[in-house]
Amino acid sequence: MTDDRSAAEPRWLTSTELDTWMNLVQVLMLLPTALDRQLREEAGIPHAYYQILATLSDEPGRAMRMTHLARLVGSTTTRLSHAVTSLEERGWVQRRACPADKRGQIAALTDAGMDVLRTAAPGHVAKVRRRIFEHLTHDDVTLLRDITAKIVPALNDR
Amino acid sequence: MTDDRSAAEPRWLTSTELDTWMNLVQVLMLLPTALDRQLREEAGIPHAYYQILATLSDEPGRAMRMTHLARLVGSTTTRLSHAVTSLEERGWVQRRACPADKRGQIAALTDAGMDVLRTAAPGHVAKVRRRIFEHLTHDDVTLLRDITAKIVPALNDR
DNA sequence: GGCAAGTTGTTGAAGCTTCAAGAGCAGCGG
DNA sequence: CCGCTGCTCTTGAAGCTTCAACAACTTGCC
Repeated sequence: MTDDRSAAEPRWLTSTELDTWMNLVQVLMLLPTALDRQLREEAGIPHAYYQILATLSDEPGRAMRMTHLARLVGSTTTRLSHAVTSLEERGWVQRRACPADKRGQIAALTDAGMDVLRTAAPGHVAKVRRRIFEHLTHDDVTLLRDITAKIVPALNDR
Repeated sequence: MTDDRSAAEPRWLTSTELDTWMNLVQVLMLLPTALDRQLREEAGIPHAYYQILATLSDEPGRAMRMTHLARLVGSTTTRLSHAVTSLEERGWVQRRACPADKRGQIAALTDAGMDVLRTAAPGHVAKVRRRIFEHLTHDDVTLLRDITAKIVPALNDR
């Protein structure tokens, strides 16, 4: 254990950090599963797909460049490309050519997609409430907002 | 919008809750990807598989009933069964019959699996540090621990 | 203009996760 | 002791994500 690679001994997590990390891992494993299950029952799509529809619906014109959309939903372009293909087959999204940049593609939310979103939204919000916010005080919520705000930038670069 | 189903109007998230939720969604999308990428480069396995090895290594005897293991890593039995099959093919885990309950299976970490874990651990910890704890104060860490501790139970009871 | 380098988005294969279904065993009540 | 219900775990198919590779276009530069 002494003749390690670059560092003599890696700096392990403290006891508190480890507790925090274990809780966080549980959240990472359980929350997406819970969200996926609920949305697949109500709308037939996983949470990542719902997020795409929701992000588009917030945009004026309900349309957005693929790369921009991918960044907003925290996805890769590959993943988004497959997802949009699937959503397009259901008639909930449409691809359009980008006039400013011929490489580009624009994903646009259709009326049918908007309907699906409106139908699924109440149940989704209720689930988020029941899983998260029901168990937190108002102070907890603002603290969690501030703490996660510090982490997200570090996840984005690279 | 007034003649909805059961409730007249769903209770939407407040502005603060929405900000918190958006940050949390970003974490849910980006963190697993970052962990997976690092571990797949260093050990050839996704984070969920690493978690299985790590959990087994903490257990006296380095072995555990499947259902118990699934609960600890926040997984389903189906998922775990496939994962153990894959880990077994690499020689890092072995299945054993459970003497007390003939339905049961026990997953045991092999020496080779322990080696992989020891090799991958320093890089993994470094990544967790760089992605999370480097950006938080000690108070942040304890607060995050306490807040996540309130959420995890709500995620467990389906 | 023309070339090199970087950006944008897609494709197919491989891997992981989920769902539905089922086989086998445990525990309990009659 | 028999049968019912529930628990444990597995299997195969379908769906989603990732990786590597690539085509098409833009930008910067000579």
